[in-house]
Amino acid sequence: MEKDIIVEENTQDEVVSKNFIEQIIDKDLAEGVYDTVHTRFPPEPNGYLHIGHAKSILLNYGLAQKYHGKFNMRFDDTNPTKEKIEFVESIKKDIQWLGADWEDRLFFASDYFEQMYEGAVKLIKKGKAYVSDLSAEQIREYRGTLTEPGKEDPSANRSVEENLALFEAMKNDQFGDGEKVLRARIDMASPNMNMRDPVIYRVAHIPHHNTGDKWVIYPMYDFAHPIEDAIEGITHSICTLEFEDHRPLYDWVVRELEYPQPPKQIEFAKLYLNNVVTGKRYIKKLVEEGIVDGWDDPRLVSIAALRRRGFTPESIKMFVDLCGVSKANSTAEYAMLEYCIREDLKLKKSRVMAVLDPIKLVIDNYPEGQTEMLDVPNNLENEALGNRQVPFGRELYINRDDFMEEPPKKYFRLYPGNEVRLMYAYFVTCTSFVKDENGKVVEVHCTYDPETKTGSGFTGRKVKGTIHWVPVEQAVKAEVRLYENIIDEEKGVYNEDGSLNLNPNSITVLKDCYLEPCVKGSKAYDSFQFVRTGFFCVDAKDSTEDALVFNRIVSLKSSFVLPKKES
RNA sequence: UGGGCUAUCGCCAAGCGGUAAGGCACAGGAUUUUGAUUCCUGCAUUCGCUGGUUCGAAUCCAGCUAGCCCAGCCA
Repeated sequence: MEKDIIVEENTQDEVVSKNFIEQIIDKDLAEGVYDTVHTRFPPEPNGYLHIGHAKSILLNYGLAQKYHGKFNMRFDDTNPTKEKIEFVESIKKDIQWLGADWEDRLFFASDYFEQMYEGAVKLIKKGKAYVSDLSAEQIREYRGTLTEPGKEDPSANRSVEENLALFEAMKNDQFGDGEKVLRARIDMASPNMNMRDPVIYRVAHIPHHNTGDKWVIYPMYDFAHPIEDAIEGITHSICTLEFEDHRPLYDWVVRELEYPQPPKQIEFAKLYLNNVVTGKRYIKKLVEEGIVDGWDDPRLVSIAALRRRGFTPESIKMFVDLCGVSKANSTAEYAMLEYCIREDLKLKKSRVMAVLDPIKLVIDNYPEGQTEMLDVPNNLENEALGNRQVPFGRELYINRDDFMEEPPKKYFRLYPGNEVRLMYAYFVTCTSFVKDENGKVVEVHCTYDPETKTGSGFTGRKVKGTIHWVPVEQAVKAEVRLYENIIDEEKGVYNEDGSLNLNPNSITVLKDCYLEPCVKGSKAYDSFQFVRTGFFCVDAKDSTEDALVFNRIVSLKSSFVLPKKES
């Protein structure tokens, strides 16, 4: 009895609502404010990138792609006191790994120092900037407070000529650090602190990683950034919320310098992750104290750490997309990131057997010395991954928690008298077990039923449990590192004194793990699903061909909780 | 209480005057050679609060409240 069902073939993808930035861009494009989209990611090379930066990178790159525009990579290196060349290298590597392609558009703010200098001169000539004699401390005093207006700088009324001469003298190394600054003349009484004659150039006698000692004056962010954007033809200059108050200044610079098609600054909320450490000083301390083994320790959330842990660029993109873009400050849960990596690896990776806490299983009725090769699919949900051969024999390793002498209710793994399936192999019934002098189970014995071999079509009876195993003789021994959050989630990230609430069990190193022979020869970053356990990745730092080391990327979800042991 | 911004489910987040999308998490159930996956099902009579406008408000207006940002010669 078949009904005629008219199925509306929904060729259209589900309606995905646009975020507020896309809405702004749509409007700009429709109104002809811009006829193209050009974005950029402008980090200062003063540290390593972390998951929060990934949002900005992927947002900017994604927007450029979506609107068939361009994406620039730009180092905002206007302050040589904080910047290092090693960071530009690590940042480039991380961005490339994430897949954001700047093509041939790799820029440095420092490449524009000449133009910025000219811009400053232009401002002086317009009477919109002056050289100040005030010390840093005096400038702070003159600035006023949040509730009181500032006072005019005594230098504010110098002539254009004098300002020009003084600014040139600044440039020509006539002054020491802090002796003179160039200030924009805007409004000392503005309720917006950024508009109270902001400093736009300062003197600093420090070699710059890019320009060496060519310059002794350096532009400030608020002056430099709009110029950088304008020079590069950026249309939408996307930054984080804390710069909202700077937008009037950004617009002021771009207006006073009379750029024909001024870029537009748009601010969005940063991505925060729950219970993670991102603070530089905290990570530095963890490294110094040897609690983590570097900025790329797999328990950290720097891009390098995530990469080493086994996260993929795809999973991070998925995560960032899932989090969305808005102006509301928010903190995402780590569970969302875990969902993304499981989702990404689920169909892509081979599912292999790995015994992390081994106990020997002997099949008493299996011929001694016999080995048979079993044909096993690499991923039951993705045939394209093909098959592999797994040796099977009389002696196997199984996981310690897959056997119990006295099982609780609803335990359907191995226990005396119970029959389970050895994955991809045979049904096996537990007959006995051996304890050592301490009462610890060291060996389990069973018998197998040859009729039940996988692929034989046996349907005689069913079994509730399936456990995985590894052949003793051919097993590959490896080290496996299990990670948990480095923060004690119960207590939150910080103690009252500001120190970190560390989880003492954030890493568990298992030295005697036995894996299927197929993992032999695995290289750094290779990853697998260890069946019934989780996703694991070859550690890029410590793994060698002869001594494999795996990191647990993420465990599999589990609704099974082993009841507490009665002693 | 000077200015700026934000407030919709435990966590994200759509919504843009026509009567609360979606995802994560969680909880049930089905299927299962991973206690996984997959598949169903459930999960905001209510949108920070209080008033107002309107036939109709999460959406408009007013007033509150709470949170975040700003007093670097950092970015």
